[in-house]
Amino acid sequence: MLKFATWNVNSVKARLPIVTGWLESVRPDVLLLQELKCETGAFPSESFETLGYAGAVVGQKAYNGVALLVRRGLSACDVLTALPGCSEDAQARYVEATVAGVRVASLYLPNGNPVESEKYPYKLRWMDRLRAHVAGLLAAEVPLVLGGDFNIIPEPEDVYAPAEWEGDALFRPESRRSYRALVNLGLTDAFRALHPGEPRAWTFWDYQAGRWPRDQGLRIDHFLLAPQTADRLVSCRVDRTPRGLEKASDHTPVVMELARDRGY
DNA sequence: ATGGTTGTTCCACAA
Repeated sequence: MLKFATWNVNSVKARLPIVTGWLESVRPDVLLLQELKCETGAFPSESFETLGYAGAVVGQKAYNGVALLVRRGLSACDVLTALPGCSEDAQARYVEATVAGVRVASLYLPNGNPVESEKYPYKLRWMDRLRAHVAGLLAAEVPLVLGGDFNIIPEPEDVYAPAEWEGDALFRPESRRSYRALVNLGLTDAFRALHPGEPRAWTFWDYQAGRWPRDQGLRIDHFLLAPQTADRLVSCRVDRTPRGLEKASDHTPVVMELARDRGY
């Protein structure tokens, strides 16, 4: 079995004891992190190496930042540190590598709020570039796992109060349409494939307004799988325990397992 | 309708 986890940690330095403690107990083979909020050279590699994890880090000062770490015994090869066609992109939001024969990406899709600002068209352009890149990988029949903070609420069942989120960059029709176009290239939402209709499968709860104690969250962290990896999907769950800890991130990890071979 | 929080940074901004 190959175990993957994705987690927007909202500052890897501020979250270090929570992240390493969780890593020790869950021991995924591949760990995808987002919102490192530190420069590449300031990533606390030693803390992860002590636990047997190393890999690729793409950071920047103060904002964004993504990592793809693999357990000792595996390696991350042919690393890509940005989406192709990203001359405009100084933001650290994408890292992709090959692990155990699987092409894996850790992505932090732009939030896009406020929608009247230039941030929203930037989000949509970023999604266009992601879709173009993924189309190429799918055409080559690459076994692909896209994991990360997509900043997209796919369906009304993925938000505690859909009506209140209609105009938000995470849920407005253009955002969802673009996300559907990505999925419709031939990707499978790992969580929904195994848990259709399961309510309150949130991966994010805002720090403000008591969203966590009221369990008012969003499902915006996803694993999307190409057919070659979807055929091997065994499990996918949200681990909400880290969200309840002191000094928690506002996101919680999603954990997914793939069989080593096809199950049919 | 408002207010509510956290992290990094420089006196705000992003989420």
